[in-house]
Amino acid sequence: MTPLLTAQARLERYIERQGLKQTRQRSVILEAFLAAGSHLSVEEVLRAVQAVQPAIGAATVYRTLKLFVEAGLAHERNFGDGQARYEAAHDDEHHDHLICTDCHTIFEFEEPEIERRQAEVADKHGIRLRSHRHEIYGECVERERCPRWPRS
Amino acid sequence: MTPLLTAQARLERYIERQGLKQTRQRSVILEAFLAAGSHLSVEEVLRAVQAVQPAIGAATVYRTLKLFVEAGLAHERNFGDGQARYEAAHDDEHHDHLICTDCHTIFEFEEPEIERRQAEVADKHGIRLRSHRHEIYGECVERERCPRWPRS
DNA sequence: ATGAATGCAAATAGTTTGCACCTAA
DNA sequence: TTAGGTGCAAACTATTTGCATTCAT
Repeated sequence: MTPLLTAQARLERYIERQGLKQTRQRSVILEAFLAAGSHLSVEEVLRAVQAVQPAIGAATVYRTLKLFVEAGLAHERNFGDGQARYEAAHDDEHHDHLICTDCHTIFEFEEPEIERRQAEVADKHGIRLRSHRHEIYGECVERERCPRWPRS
Repeated sequence: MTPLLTAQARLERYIERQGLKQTRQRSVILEAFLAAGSHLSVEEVLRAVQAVQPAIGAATVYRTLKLFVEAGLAHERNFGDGQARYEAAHDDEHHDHLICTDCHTIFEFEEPEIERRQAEVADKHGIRLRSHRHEIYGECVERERCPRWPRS
């Protein structure tokens, strides 16, 4: 389960291969990003980053998160609330999402049969499958267990 | 296959029930929206509308498309290009989307087994399924058939 | 008459970009 | 030394909102 290379090492490798430069900001942002949780908005990452290095600006965080995606270290998600969310990539693992529209809890799921049918569909339409997005929206059945259901 | 009520009639019924008002704009926008195609951006709808009634403003189109969604006449889609797209609702029909990332062609698909598994997943997590989004991205296998593959 | 709808312009939110300065290689 | 990176502020894009005016009921 332990990756062959740490995320920091994978970032370094990518940066080197692309002829880019290693910077303090990039490593700080990666560390904060990995530590802060999952499905984070840019704003959330920015907050975590600035807790450590207040001088790091929002533009850098935007640029760096995109770099992480290119480097295969993160995935960008869009759950329809108008802001991008980022999630650390765990190699070889794939999952889709289930979102409670009341409390915004995000569950992850994996359903090989769905993946298989999906591949068939792409095939049938003459499309080379590159990626997909599959999200299920609903509400927690037991509201008592749902931490943030609407108050009113 | 012919709906029991025309879209215009369904809109009128919704407007009446909600105590809203019938306006020339709403009926013009609905007509243009239905005639102009599918998976249209607001800008595209606006163009179609203004071809008929140049005085109708963008804000009205935004507001009216949301009204159509509330009335069950349209679906809002988000294919990750940062702008909402609208599609006429055909009652009782449901489909998901397959998008060519080169030519932006949008195919529709329906896969009951996927729907079924999806319902199971929601169940398993204690979520009452309300809606979902399932999109498959890839490129046309035969570029010659793909009307807009990148030139460079 | 009166409350809703419209059209405009201004405001917003998230994100991107231009540019002068900084820094890793 | 010198390309690439950073931080700030300004620009951008899609969308929403405030408000005076118009219109359906």
